[in-house]
Amino acid sequence: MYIRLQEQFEVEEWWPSESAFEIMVGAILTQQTNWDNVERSLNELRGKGLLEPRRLAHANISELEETIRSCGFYRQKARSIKGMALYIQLEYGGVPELLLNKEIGSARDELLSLNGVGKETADSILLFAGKRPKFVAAVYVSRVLRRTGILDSTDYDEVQNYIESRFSDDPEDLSKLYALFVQLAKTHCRPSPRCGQCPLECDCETGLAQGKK
DNA sequence: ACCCAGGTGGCCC
DNA sequence: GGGCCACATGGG
Repeated sequence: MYIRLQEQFEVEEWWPSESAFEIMVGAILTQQTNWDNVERSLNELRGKGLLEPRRLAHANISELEETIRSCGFYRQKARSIKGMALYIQLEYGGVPELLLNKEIGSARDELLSLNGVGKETADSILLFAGKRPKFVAAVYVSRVLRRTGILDSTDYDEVQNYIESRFSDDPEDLSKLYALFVQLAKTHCRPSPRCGQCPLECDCETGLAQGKK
């Protein structure tokens, strides 16, 4: 499947950025939100010099809310990214790499302890900001696996374990696979409308709807 | 007037 | 521990 997807799509540069911290902030901002909206917020933050832990840690919360308004859920996200900055500042002197380079299990636990950071966000940070071997089991992934009849589960841990236990350990490979899943899902496996021509011969048309109703 | 977007945390039983 | 729900903007 990985090979077929690689043939089907250009493997785009996923999540390019200037710093690990920028990815950490972006990982929170992008929750349930279109990337275009996130990019505006990121640019606003960058313009105010707030994409560094020490600056963000002391940012005014009201100003922060206005700064990231475009990415939605801005009140809770403002608190979350400031809390994350505070944590990095206090525990690691503003050097997120010190957290990201720790033993992966404990690094993940620490990320999960932060408000606004759940499994998917924690794993995105580990993989994309830390270059650590973790697969991000986003909704798109389980949707594609289900539609292709490969695995019928929406349980995060189950989906993640399925991939991690039978795919490469190389973070580069894991990143590419994730990017390909998302590209496929966006192109062919949206809840609606159905494309009817999935390159993986999935069952897009037969009522496996996954959206709300 | 809908539906969707690279989720999370809080509450309920 | 699974099943709802609020959170909120911008684009199609």
